[in-house]
Amino acid sequence: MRKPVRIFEVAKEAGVSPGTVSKVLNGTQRMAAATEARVWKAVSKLGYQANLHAQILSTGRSRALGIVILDILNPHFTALVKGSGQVATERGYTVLLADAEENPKREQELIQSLRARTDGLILAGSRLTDQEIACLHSPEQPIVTVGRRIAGVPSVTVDEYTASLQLASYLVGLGCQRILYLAGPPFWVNQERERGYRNALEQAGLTPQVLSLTSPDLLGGEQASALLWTMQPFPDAVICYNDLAAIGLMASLKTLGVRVPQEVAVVAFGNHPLAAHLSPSLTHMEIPSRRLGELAVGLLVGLLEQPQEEPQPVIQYAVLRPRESSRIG
Amino acid sequence: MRKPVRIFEVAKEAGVSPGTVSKVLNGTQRMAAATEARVWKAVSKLGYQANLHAQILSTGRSRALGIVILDILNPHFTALVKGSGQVATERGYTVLLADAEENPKREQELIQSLRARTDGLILAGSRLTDQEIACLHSPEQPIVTVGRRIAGVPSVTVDEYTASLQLASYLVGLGCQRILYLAGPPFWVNQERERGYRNALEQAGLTPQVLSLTSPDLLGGEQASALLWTMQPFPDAVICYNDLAAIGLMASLKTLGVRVPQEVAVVAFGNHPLAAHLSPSLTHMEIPSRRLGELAVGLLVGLLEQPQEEPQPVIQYAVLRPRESSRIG
DNA sequence: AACTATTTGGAAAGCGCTTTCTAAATCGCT
DNA sequence: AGCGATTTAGAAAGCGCTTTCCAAATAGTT
Repeated sequence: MRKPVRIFEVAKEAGVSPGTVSKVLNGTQRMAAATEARVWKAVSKLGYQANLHAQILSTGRSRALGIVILDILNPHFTALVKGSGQVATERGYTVLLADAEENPKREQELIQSLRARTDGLILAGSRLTDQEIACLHSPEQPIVTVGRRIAGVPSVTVDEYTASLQLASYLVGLGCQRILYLAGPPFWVNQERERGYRNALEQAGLTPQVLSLTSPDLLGGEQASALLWTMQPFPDAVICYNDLAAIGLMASLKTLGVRVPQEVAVVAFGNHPLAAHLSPSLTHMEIPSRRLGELAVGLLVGLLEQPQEEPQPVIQYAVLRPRESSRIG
Repeated sequence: MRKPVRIFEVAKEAGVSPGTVSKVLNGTQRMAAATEARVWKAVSKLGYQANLHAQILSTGRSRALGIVILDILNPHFTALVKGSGQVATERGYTVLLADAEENPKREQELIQSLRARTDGLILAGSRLTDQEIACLHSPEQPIVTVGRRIAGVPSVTVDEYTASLQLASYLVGLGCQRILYLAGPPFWVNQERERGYRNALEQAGLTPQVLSLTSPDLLGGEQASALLWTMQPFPDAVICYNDLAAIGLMASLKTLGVRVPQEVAVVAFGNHPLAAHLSPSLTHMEIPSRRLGELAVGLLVGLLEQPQEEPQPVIQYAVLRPRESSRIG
């Protein structure tokens, strides 16, 4: 059991004071070249590694960022994490990740825990109230939300309204008459998507029809098929809140003997890596999840390093990827 | 900008010393009921939250666990994380997650970073050498590996050899004659799977044939189809290192006009959530990823709390899930 | 009532690093 | 050679909490 080396021992080895070692290591103050050399030599000889917590306690900064995601099984969030990691590394930060498991109580705990360990937090897919999130944000411990717009809180979002308008219009263009929207949880993203959907349908003179998913995942999609089944008349197109739900729905429809897209087209929002590999492959509005992660980190680091600047909300756009699940006529 | 409350101010408010507050909060030493009440009252009045880093610096323990996973886009690892989170919470630990992005250099950095922040680490799908990992393990900072058996390092693994033997035997039983194994990276898991595969084929009097995936993911699977294409004679079954590769392969075969399972059966190891939703649905040896995460945390916490005990390697078993991709004859 | 055992709570020494402040040493000029 | 300007490096005061040790107060016992 070798005890970790402390700065004191390095100082001794190099024949200088601990303060000097600290300054050399952090480049805080120039020292004579000879002194610096002795310090570096001692450091590598003893294999010195500064105690992180002492450092943080002393400086008040951890050079770590926290990300709390709604559900690690959802590819949207994992792609987002992928994007965040790279940018964070470039900017000299470590990313600490936590999975809220779609549970607000757990989310609160994780936020507390990560907050104590990091300089700032990214909330992707939060289930907290706007109030709760707004309270958390402060210049010293900034919060960046992804997929949620809250007054006073910096955010990175997709223009969901336009994306949804475009997706619904696409279906209208294909000649669909009875377009159903399978809604997700009642947060910002869903509100925007629903609004875009309704507007598109009204513009086309069609009647919006909204059903709520029991959950925004495979299971929710599977369960939705039961609801669809009872609908009279049967819809000729379904827009799903996310691609997980669409995949569940399509699987379930197949067992019910309903053919996609011949009897009903199925489209969704998302960027599931298998969307193109399914049969039928899935038409979706591609959400740039990875890019959202990159931008969120960029924004957060900006807030940490230029605290004075008022950040503008960052907005990205989704791209329509037509595939077989909407290949009609 | 409200400065966080310090223990000193709580002490003042309650009319006691900081040491007393600490003891009450941590239940380290019994105090008179009246005193405890005053302390609790002061704490909630001021909204006191102990500074984590001061605490860690002082006690030397962080009550956090680190998990480094190979690739957050791979469902095997995300399921594993899901399992770990719950158990960790039960045992009073926070999980800090990091994604190595299949990059050994990055993995090393993340390990260093997490090591400094946690009491112990779980390495799931490491790309480091046995040497490197063995060096990291110590009673004070234990390491638990998942999917890797290294002398002296506690581990949680699946009996991959038996799983592979069983999977290959299943194909033999179906009458397959030319069974190809698409190998993953040359680490423990793949070695065991390849060994099981070879043994099963030799027992059946068949000739093993192994090709290596360029990467153990969708892309690797897609690229493998090109290799298959040139094979003479064409295999009648392919065992893929993981289900991601199988999915990529099947998609690619479809575009080449090769029918699965009629012309070639495709099976894999894994527990991809969509395995049953694809068409054809994918036969695999189901790896209990989530359970591995639960067990790894259990093992690690055990090591932290009963340092004297010598841990036994934990072994789990895979389950065969026959589906359409091997529905022959 | 006297004396020992037990509670109760404070003082203070860390934990390991950073950073300010200052003194000593060196340098550049005239 | 002498003086101010600049380097160079150490001393020491934190950062905020825990924990050991010890004294005072209280309870228990004969």
